[in-house]
Amino acid sequence: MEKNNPLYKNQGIHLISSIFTVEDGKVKVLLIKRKNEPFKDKWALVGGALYNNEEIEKGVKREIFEKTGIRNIDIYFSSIFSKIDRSPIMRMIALSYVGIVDNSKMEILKETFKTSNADWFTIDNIPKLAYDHNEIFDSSLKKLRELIDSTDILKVLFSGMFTIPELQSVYEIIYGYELDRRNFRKKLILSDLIVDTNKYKNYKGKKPAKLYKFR
Amino acid sequence: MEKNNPLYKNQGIHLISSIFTVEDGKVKVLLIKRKNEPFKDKWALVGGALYNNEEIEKGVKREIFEKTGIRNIDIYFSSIFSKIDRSPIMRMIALSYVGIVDNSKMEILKETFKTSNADWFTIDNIPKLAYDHNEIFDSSLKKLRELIDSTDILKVLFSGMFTIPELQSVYEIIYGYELDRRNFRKKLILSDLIVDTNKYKNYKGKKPAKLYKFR
DNA sequence: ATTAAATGTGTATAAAATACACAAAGGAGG
DNA sequence: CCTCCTTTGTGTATTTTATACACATTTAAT
Repeated sequence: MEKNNPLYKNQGIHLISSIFTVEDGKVKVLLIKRKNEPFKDKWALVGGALYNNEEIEKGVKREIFEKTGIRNIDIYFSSIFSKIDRSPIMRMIALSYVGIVDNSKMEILKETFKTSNADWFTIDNIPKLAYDHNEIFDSSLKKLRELIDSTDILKVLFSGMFTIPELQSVYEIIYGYELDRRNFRKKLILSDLIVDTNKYKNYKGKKPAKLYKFR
Repeated sequence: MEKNNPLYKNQGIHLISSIFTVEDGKVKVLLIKRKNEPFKDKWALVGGALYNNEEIEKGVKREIFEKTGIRNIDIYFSSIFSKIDRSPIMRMIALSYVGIVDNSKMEILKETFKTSNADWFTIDNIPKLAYDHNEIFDSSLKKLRELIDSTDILKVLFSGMFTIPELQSVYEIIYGYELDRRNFRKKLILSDLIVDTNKYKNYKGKKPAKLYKFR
């Protein structure tokens, strides 16, 4: 029955990832400039179509690796997009994912990206994207807000040392509002998630900040 | 490119709903006995395949209506299933949904079901199901636990009058553990979500219980 | 009248979230 | 060297929320 029903033939599944990182205190997302039609030369989120012989999470990671060289990325399901004409070629639904990348790998990735057409964009400065990717990005950013409290994506985003104000700033960017400095610090330290490294980060003209790392 | 790539041709999308209701203080799910191969005569969750010309939520509701006669149902996305051989006919991924049905419609539905092969099963007594539907059901039951606090599904499940112990019992079934009677009542009344109807429900040999309704 | 089973009620404690102000460190500039 | 500016670092009081806990009341059955 399924095989012969023309009502659901030639459907495909896009796997679209919003890959986030933090650099210089800014939350950034990875975009790729398309080399082919449709939407040639437009910026787009990372993704492609699921293959028949692979499960979805494997497909998401395969696409990320093929398009960016990134391996072993943490991914989280975000949302579904199914407008009938969201792809101009054939019926494609999209499953969107959030990916989180270790900031310590940023330099390596930047070298890789020079030879491809990929770049990091701060999240308040996203260009017009291919397909419905602006809509997908918006929903993934909302998802990121939920993930920050329910998962340990912060451990990935801050894999090295960090100051508490740096961490707070990222929280504030992702939440979209400001937090009380004393309460933020208190909660974080009482949570027992971070360790004092006894090192300091020096700013120009400001009091040095203690460096912490995740336990 | 998309159209000609054999790697993702002939994929289809199952839309599978776990439809819950509460009857006689029990949480129940709706199952349908399949009339056709594959899995002929097996019980299954409600669902079918997405059509090319419809969006996903519309497809979920269409399948529910076609298979059960239920209209205007509240649905919530639950999870994705993509094992390669989950359907024996062709590559089908499944998107699973939770549906909630007003208990006041139970009698009407039961009449409808007499002519088809559908029935309500208490959630601790689910038979072996077609496809991977047991796995899908388990994950939807987990999802139900999240939905009970973050949405107003209780208003749908208890569209008429109810006693506080009745409501508590459903919480306990869905949560899987017991709650303190006084604290439950206090929180519910302070929440201002329910209204005292000044009526009572009589049990045999027990103190009558006050009937409330949602505001 | 007694018993069994379930409802209905209040207070005390613990835990978590929120509000809030001032001193200290370092660099810039006179 | 002194002052100014910016940012870090710190403690306590209050409010809100969650948790723990025991006994009287109502009805039907015997």
